[in-house]
Amino acid sequence: MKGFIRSHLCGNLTKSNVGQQVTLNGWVHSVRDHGGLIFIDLRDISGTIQVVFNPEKDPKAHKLAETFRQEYVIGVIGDVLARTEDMVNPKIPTGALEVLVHQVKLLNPSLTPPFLISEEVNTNEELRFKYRYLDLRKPQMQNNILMRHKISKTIRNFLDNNGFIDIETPILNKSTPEGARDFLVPSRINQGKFYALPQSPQIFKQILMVSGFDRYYQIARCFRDEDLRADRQPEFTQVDIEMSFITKNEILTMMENMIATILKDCYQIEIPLPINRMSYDEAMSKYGSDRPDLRFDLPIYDVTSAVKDCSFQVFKNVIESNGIICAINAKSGEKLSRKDIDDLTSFISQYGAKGLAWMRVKNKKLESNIVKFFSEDIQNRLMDQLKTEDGDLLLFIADQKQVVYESAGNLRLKLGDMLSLVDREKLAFTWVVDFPLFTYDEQAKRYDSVNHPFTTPHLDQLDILSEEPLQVLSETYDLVLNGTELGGGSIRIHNYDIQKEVFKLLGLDEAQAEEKFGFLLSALKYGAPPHGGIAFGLDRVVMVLQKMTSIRDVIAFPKTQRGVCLMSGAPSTVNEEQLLELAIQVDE
RNA sequence: GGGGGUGUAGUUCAGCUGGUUAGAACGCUGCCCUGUCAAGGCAGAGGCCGCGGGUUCAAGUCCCGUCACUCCCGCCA
Repeated sequence: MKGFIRSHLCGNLTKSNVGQQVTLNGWVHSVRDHGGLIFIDLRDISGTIQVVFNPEKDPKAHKLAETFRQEYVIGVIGDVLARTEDMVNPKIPTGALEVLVHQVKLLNPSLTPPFLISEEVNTNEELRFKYRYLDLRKPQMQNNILMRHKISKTIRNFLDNNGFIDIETPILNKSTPEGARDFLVPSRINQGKFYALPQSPQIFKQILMVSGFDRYYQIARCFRDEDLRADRQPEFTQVDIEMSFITKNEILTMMENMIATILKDCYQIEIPLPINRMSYDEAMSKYGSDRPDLRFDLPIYDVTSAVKDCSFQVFKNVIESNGIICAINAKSGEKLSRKDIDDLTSFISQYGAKGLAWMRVKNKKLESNIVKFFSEDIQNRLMDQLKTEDGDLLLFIADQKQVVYESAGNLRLKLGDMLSLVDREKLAFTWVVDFPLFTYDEQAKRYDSVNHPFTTPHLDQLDILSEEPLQVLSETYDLVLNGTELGGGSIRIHNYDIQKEVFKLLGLDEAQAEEKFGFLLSALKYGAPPHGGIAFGLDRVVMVLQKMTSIRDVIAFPKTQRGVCLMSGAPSTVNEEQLLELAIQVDE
């Protein structure tokens, strides 16, 4: 490095540097060797700049530059020149400048990389993960990681400005069998016992409210040993937030201000506030999802009453068994072929739907192999309710409510994609509120929390909590952006008796509740303040804002779908002594 | 645990109803080239067609198994 300590970053050079001598360090992004002149795009964290080697200016530097290959690390000393008008490269920010080199040093050569460090070709993820250090050199990946940093910095600043205190909570925790599968860590000092990695700091942040910290936040790593998805990794990051002496409205307002600040500071986008709120009930019945993608309309219509007198046996049977019939009007769906409809049918079958009925709208009339089972009166009512126009395609799903919502919701997304209804530039936010407190688990014959067991029921429904728990709504809220749940939270139970009652409905008797959550129950008895909070999935926030389709692209070192790190090789076997110390035996 | 997709040169891909020497582009190597910017021109090297079995006169292609990556269902309070 001697004599080549950098004075500037490549991408930061501007017109104001013209005429100056600069020292740059970086990677050789591309070489254009004209035999005489050699042009090299030199890349560092800030971007690229063209550096020029002219044999007439310095034959020694030019000679060395002839040996440079992609990804060599070099240092150059040269003069910043303004390019003449006809030589400006409008594709890069520094395209009006170049550096004429008069001294150069090879700092480190490189093997030929296994793939190009450019965005032009998508490389197979297997190779990208194996050479993640090279993958992360790609400008898009660097931008993702950089924006992730900016977003979390903005969040920290915002929360700090609003009186939130960053407090760390334990990574080594007690395992609780509820919820996701725990990652376990064996205890050497207490052989045969295990810690669990946190699924979220939920209980600790509530305890911190009892301790009087008033406003807490943590950008916390969380762990869940479940199967992976494009938006799910075994370890992920939550922006974990909790506030005391607070109402739902205050939290929502605070959080939408935080989101608006992120968009303003990191993306220079102003979003209108307040963010629209939608009940869980509306989200499910209209969009078939608790995280509706509102970038396009295409609502689901319940046509059960319109078709109740038809003679179509499939519909009649469903109505008799208390199911419902929903329809989607695929606007201008005439471009969908029979094969497309067949594909959609098998698509929704994975959500449990048994079939997909369809009708085309032509000359203000319905056409299909089943219209004969629908009287003219019913057909008119359908066309009226679904606001049909010629060229529309009506798609019907009949089944039990849950199945219909889930299939129709996913069908809606699929159609939005097939009919190109999604505006990729749009940011469609909504709060989804008033989730039910419980669902009923038919198999286990007990109630389950929809959110978690510490969520408070609507206080004006306390009188029916014990008798009609399924009717009770909770003080919950999820923030949804473009069909992705960015985060969710609730007002918590701060009253010992209500918490005990909820545990009871969940099938935990007093002894079990005491064993699992005794410390929380106990804390509630010592003056717990009313409190509530929320947690955002930072990975998902960054993914959606960066317009990525996988959180792997916003995590520096992610794992594959089988939970493997292809770079380091984790997980791996361990040696016999390690196991002996832990008193652990591995079955072959 | 289940369903779908992919696996061919360093990379991204093509390779038809099985057929003789498996192609292209980029990258790589060498030569030419003083204004390119994904530089250009010429020449060249580079393949256990993921792996293992099977069918066949003949398999990249068909069948069975297996592995890896990926999307989804289950799972994720």
